[in-house]
Amino acid sequence: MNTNPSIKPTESELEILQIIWNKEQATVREVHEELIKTKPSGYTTTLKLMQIMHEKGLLTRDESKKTHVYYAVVSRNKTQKFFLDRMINGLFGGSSTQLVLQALGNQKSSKAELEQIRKFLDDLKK
Amino acid sequence: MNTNPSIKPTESELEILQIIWNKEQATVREVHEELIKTKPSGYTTTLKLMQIMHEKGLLTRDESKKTHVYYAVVSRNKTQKFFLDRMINGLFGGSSTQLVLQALGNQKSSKAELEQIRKFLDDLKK
DNA sequence: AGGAATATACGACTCACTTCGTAAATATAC
DNA sequence: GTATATTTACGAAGTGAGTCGTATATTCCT
Repeated sequence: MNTNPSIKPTESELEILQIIWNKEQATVREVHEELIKTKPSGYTTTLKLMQIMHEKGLLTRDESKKTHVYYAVVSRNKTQKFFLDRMINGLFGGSSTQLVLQALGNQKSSKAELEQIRKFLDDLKK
Repeated sequence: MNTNPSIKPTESELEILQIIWNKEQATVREVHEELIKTKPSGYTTTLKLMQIMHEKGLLTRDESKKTHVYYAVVSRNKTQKFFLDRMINGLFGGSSTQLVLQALGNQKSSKAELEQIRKFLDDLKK
């Protein structure tokens, strides 16, 4: 097992993390049932993925029962921040503003959401 | 050569695209000189990468001279949008607002930039 | 207790990305 | 014009992600 939990998750690993983040904890079977709702794959594939994530230190697990229970080591927030920074630096020339403008322009946000952002800006002002 | 230019660029391909976007056009040598400022690599590595990008349809090139000149096929904007959408859906539960708030919170923006965002919000209101 | 179902472990295969060495073609310099 | 340098082309090796099959262990059911 790797001791450094700050490894960049891959595409597939992210999908699994999503599920575990939402459920707080999950067995391989539970994760797999969620996964196949969107994409077909074999059970042992999911198992292997999660074993590797465990080796990498992305997940911990309770092995006291036969059916292991997995937990996320990295938080959703930290992971979001990690990828956001990478994207800002890699694709937006280091300007988070540029990214924000693109994001606001691309997808429609509700009135309430826009107000939320505005309020956030007001708070930042201080 | 692939006819579909909407292929997801890899990490290395993105670095090369950055450089070409900034210069409008570039030779392998020019790209390579830029690349090695941040990461060591061999010339033929850069060459091969760009040849593959050409095959994939990410780049076009002028072969009339011995030294080929490469151009980006995909625009910076389209690529930003592509990765942004992927990130919003994959890591932020489809909420661009969540992403915006994270982005604003993470990295410091200047006063002018915050004003720019505010103005953008005002325009959206209408 | 014995058979069926379920879970883990492990190895192997494919595929794409990345890297680089070498050879051949082309331009440059003296 | 011949040697040197630069460029392209091509092939091959290394790596990691993702996929799955099979074997083994554990639990459950009647």
